[in-house]
Amino acid sequence: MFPSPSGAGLHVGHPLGYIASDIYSRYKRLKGFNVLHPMGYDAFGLPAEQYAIQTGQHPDVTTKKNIARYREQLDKIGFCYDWDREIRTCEPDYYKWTQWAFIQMFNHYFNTKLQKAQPIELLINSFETSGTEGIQASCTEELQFTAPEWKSKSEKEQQETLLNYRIAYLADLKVNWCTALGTVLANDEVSDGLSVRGGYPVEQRVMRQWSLRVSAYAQRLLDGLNTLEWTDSLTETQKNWIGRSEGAELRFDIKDQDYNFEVFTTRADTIFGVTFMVLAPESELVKQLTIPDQALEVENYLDATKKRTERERIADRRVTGVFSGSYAINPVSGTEIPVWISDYVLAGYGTGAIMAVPAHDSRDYAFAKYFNLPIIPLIEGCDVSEESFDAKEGIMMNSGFLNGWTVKEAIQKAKDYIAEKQLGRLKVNFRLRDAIFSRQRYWGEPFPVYYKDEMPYMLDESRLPLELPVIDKFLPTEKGEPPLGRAKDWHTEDNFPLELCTMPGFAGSSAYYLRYMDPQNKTALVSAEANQYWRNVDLYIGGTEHATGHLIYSRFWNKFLYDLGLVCEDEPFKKLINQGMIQGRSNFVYRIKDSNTFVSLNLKDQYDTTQIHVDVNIVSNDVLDIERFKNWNPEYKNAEFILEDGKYHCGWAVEKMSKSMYNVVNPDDIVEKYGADTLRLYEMFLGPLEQSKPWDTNGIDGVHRFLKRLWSLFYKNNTLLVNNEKPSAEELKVLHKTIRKITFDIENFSYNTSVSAFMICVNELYTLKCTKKSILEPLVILLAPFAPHVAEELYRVLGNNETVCDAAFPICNEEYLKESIVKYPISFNGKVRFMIDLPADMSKEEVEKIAMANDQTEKFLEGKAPKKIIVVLGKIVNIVL
RNA sequence: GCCCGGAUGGUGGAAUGGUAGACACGAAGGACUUAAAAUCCUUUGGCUUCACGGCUGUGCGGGUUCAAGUCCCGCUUCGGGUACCA
Repeated sequence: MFPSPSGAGLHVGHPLGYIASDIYSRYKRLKGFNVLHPMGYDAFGLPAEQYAIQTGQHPDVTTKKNIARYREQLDKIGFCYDWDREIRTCEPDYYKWTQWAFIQMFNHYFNTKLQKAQPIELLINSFETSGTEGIQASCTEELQFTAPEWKSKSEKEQQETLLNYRIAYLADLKVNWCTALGTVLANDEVSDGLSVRGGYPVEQRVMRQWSLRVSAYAQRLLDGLNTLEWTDSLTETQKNWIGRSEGAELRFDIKDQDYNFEVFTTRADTIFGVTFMVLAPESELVKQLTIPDQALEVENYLDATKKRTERERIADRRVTGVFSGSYAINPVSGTEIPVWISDYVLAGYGTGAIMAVPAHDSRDYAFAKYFNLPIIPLIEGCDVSEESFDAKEGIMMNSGFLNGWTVKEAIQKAKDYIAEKQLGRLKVNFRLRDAIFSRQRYWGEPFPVYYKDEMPYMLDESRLPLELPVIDKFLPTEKGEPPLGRAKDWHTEDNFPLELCTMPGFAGSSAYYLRYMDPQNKTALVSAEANQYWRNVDLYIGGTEHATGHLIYSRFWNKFLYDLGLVCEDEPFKKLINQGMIQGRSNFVYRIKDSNTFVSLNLKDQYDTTQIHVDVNIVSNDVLDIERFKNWNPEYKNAEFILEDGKYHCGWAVEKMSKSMYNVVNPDDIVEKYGADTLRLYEMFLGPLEQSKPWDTNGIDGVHRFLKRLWSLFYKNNTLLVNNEKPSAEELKVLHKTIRKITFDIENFSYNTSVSAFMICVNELYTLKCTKKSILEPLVILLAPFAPHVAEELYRVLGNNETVCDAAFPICNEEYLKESIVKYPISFNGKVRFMIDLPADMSKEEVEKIAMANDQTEKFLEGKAPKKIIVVLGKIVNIVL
């Protein structure tokens, strides 16, 4: 577990996953495993810094305060964390290793043939002997130079060239710039053109920024998903985010110019239907292909596009574009096709240029309709008069040598043709982008980087950690530099300036699980011994919000360390469970307009009312505590009420849990009122772990009663009832049935049904008036992972001097569960009519015979002869009429 | 638009293709109590019947099966992810 400690503290939704993993940890320990169950804090990041800007307090101070508050709240719930392993990303001892990993990434490149990271020296050697000839390296831009050319480059030029290949690299990139936050953001930190944190507008800007070459690992990140025990929806989300698509890169010549450019397409089969080409406005080709006559119009278009933010472009789907004046030549059919410029083509994907096939692509279709460009249908029988036909099915027509083939066959034929005639090359494209790694902020890891002649160099590892400097204000400098620009002496001993940006939030959270294995290690992130012992995370419980961020970065980071031989597992998280979100359940009161009179829920329709949120903590089972309501807000001091049966019933709705909805429930309050065990059990009892559900404190009495009833098996009027009598067969059956159910449920993370099983067990033992130690002791051990406090107490009461945590988990003995009698439901045409008790070992034939001979059978046969009789041994009898 | 995941009483939910609604909340009635709280007991999907019982019922429409909440096909609807990815 690795939460970001916020100032608001924990609400009742946060501990859900923690409780689930605590139960599993305690269970595994009882089963004899050495369990690593740690807790730490993802403590760097924007919220702490925003708060610091507002209050002037150092983020380190508020972060420490928040962590202390979290710890206090966590301790109340009774987690079995190994606090000796606690880590915090903002501690120099920890972020030393974040900086260290960055240095390694700078010093490596990705070999595409071996599909792994290799030292950059190997690449330099290649350059020295044969230039770029035959190198297979992931890069920002395809470069070509010879060995002599390389050698003739200056130091600065060589360094600049190497950045093109390094896994951690500095480059001029189009980045997501958020003015309000004053920083760039990674793709997963932007949604709908707004920052995920804060919801501020984000615009595209070209800036020189640090990036991690995550895209190099795209194929491995995709392949690795097959080896993981993750949910289908999560692997699906990652697959989409990685976005692998197979296609071809096709070369188009320009008419009357000695120039050509490439486009990427997955539909090579539609080459005969290309009626225009489109360039992204940001594409470098625009300058090249715009003819003088069109220059003014193109310029105007580019200006207009630049002014629109990403968000405006998304919100407004108007078709826009401008003709460049140039014509491309279709490499297969030889036709001349106009080249347009439009912002529906993205510069960042493929080559930033497309071949448009309006008949079979809805975006191209919209564009063609708007600008009156020709639409050529290529599939027999398709109707493109109203919309494009995007499906990859049907028989080809209007397509020369592809005519008569199915689309799937035609795609392959066209690709073969392209490869054979060398019109382009087959290519796999990924949607996954490199991760922008610079943040123009203070509260993050400083880069271990200094600049010499404007080129970045890494600090020597012996200089790590490079600690965050003290600054006077957490704002950009007057010159617009990041906050670190305010630091005094922010340079090396040789006076080279240090990097002013800091690392993003995901830097520190990408390898934290490795540090848990060996948290005090001074010489390595994790020792080989510790890593080989613990390997990777067996069970990871977290929310789906990490699907495209943290869970991609961590996997990338881990794979990189794996390539370097520093960790022994290729994937960091073996099994992953997404706990559902706990939503808020809000309550409402209804005020009659222009009055201070409130009317109960079912009478509100008789009046003209306004719905007002009311604090859920002064409502119980949707009934308002009127006295507390009056004191809740001075405005309601003299409020009057129209009641139903003497009560004020509130309305309710499921909403986000937030302060403004007055529906936040604090775990501390629940613990105060009912105890930690009740909170733990109730959180689990609410429903399946993976499912989202509203928090509704109604119902918590049920689990609390269960605990009291359990207690009553041990004590009556403070007198201990437990004895050493021999258990009856029935009592043993109740116990072992429960052992079997609980074991199965824990292994399957079905904790809500475990709680029911405990209730059933205690109810049955209560009915049997069972006070026998031989039954109650295993039950207490069984319950210990769920309700550790009461279990510990009762375990001691039973005469044990050791902690219940060191007990052995009970094992189900099937012998006690064998039934001698089976209740057979007798059904007619699938409808159950009556039951008969029969010996469990009775044969099919005998069961059938007795069922048919039964008095009641005759009645339900209605004089007919049965067509068929189905006997499922131990289950059911069905008589078909 | 595309991709996932849901839909079961008044509520949260349970059910390896085999008695739908376990368990719990709430509600109603009762016991104990001067009273309340706590505790205990009974009832509680709907319709129908004095009753025994009967009919009906897992979002909707089809299908497979001796048997479907569960499997298949087609919809409706709610949540989540993603969004000009060529």
